Amino acid sequence: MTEATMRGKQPSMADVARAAGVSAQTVSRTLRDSPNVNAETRRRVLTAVEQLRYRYNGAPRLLSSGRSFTLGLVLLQSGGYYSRSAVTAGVEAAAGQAGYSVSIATIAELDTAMMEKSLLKLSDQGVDGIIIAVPLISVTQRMEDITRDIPTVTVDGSRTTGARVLGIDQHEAGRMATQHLLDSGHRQVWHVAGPDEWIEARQRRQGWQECLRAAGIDAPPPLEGDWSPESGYRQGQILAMIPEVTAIFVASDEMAFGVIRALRERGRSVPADVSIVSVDDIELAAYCHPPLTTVRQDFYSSGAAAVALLLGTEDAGESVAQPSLIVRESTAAPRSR
Amino acid sequence: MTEATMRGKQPSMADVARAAGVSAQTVSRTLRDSPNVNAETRRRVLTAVEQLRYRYNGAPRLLSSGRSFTLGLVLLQSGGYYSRSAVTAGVEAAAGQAGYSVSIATIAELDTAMMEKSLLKLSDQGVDGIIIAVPLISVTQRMEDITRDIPTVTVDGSRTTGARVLGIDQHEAGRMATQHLLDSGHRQVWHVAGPDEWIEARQRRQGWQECLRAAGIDAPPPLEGDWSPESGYRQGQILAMIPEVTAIFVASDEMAFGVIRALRERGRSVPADVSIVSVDDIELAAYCHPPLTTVRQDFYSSGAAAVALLLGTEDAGESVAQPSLIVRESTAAPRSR
DNA sequence: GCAGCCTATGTTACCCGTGCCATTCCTAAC
DNA sequence: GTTAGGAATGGCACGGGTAACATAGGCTGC
Repeated sequence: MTEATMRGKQPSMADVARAAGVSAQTVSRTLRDSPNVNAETRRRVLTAVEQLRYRYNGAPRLLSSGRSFTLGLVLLQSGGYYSRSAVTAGVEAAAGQAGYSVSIATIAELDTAMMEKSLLKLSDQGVDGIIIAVPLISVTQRMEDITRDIPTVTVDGSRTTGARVLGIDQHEAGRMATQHLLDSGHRQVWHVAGPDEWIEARQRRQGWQECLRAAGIDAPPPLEGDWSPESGYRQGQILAMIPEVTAIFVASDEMAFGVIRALRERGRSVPADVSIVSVDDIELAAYCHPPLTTVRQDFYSSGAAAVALLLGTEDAGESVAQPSLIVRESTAAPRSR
Repeated sequence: MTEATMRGKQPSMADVARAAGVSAQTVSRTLRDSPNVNAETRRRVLTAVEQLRYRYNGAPRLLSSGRSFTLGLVLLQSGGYYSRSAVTAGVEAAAGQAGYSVSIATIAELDTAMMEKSLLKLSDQGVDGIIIAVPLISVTQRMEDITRDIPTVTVDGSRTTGARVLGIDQHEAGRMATQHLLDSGHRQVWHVAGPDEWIEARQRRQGWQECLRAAGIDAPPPLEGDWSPESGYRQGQILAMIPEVTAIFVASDEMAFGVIRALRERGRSVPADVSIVSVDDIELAAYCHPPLTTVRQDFYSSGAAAVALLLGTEDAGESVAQPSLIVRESTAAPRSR
């Protein structure tokens, strides 16, 4: 770290106060739009701020009030690019609205030690709240401690004692996708699930299973991917070898890309031979070939809702956004045999 | 904000000191692994830390050092999901390595006022450095002021007086893509560019133009998208109507998805009728139909390099990663007429 | 004309980890 | 035995914004 990285000696409120001929307190009040400041005084202060290039320093406030007006966001480094971006944007927008800034902590992979380190890091930073957008595979004592001390919301649905939970109704997403395939005339629906550590993945799988059971169908064993298109491709290669597969519910759009590619390479066309429904409705879902029938999730709103829940803006209640089915061209009636 | 959002009264070093029967200073030394601490004293202190569940508080250090150990990252809210995620991950990883945390500021659209607001917000937070991952369409006085006071790196290549610049060689990316199409036997290469405000887009376009000029070909007028697949689709519709178009260089994978869709809908097949080369190599590029021939960019490394540049870890020098051409199936020789 | 209140501003203390210096005790060297 | 040096520890001030309290005018109402 070179000295160029230092902020140098920045002017303090006291400096501004001196320049404006008032007390530091008045400067503080002016900058925070406190009501009881004379218009003329305010003008003088703002002029001084301008001249000295004063910049606010949040550390003292954190020190004395314990509030940093910063929220921490825990993300996974790889996979699910679209959803991650959208959640981040939603969080940042809602936080900004409320005067909070957002500090991110990415973890390279789902690993308890890394998770703990991230939470610790955010805790050390003094964040006022934490939004966890990855599943908690296992919760350590220290994690419990942190989430008890700092308000926490998990977006994925996993929980600690302290954390509140918010999630899109993944159950319903799985049900809708499966039902659509059954409605199209398919007798059986296969499933490429997400990693079982993710509650989202588990719920989608359960939705699929229950929908099939309700229709009196024995669910085939689900295959499991890791959200990546590559994992979808691998599972797709397996499914392509099973002649009776005519309909697949894939737990994410990105995996669906891989599944479709594998099917195509084995000469099975989508949707003529096999119908596919996935989940997310990423931007590219409408532009690939064939355009994906998929269950849309509003990640942006989820992110915003998480912040609202954290800040108590929302009157709590695990507010759950409803997913909606977007029918495009990856589904069709099964070929009559 | 409810009182539940407070961190509550956390134990301080003084509390630990009292419990261990030593001074706060000794606690501080113990926790920082200072050499001159008796083994027995250390043990007592650590026991007290454990018992009181003491957690370190960074605020006072920030207060006295004037450093926040936080870097600001400016992102665009929409579009380029993959690249944005990857840059973010790279930045966060490198920053974390160096003991810094990352605070994000997203702007909804490329707009000078929003840009200024974001920088101001980061400045108010007291970040030690700023990484700007969007183009600076116009630089205001205040933006100049901020980037002079706070070390800044732009990842896209735009500059202010203060900011240092880092970028992948986009020129070369454009050249490589175009040359590949010429090498495949095409006589002319069309171009769907990114928004002209983005230096990346401009450089890719220039690389394309120069490559054509070097081959003695008059470049056709470029079409312009906004990075979204939807904009690629619109431009693709136009290109699909021009019979002599046999090769298109598209400035991003996501737009290429749209272009291909439009071509297909008009009955023009890729790559049999039209060859496509794009830029980025997003994860899905290998799994769509046809798999995209594209120029790979290492966004993660760019993000990491930006941090290195900011922190002076790197010996400056606008370090530039070289792009590489990934040949897949969206390119072929032109159909002989 | 004075209590009562409101507005505008100033003063003081506090938050807590750490740099700096002081202090104590001990050992080694002369 | 005395001094020098080192190890272990304590005391104190500092950083800068802000809550809480104090103060000084000015205005209303009876």
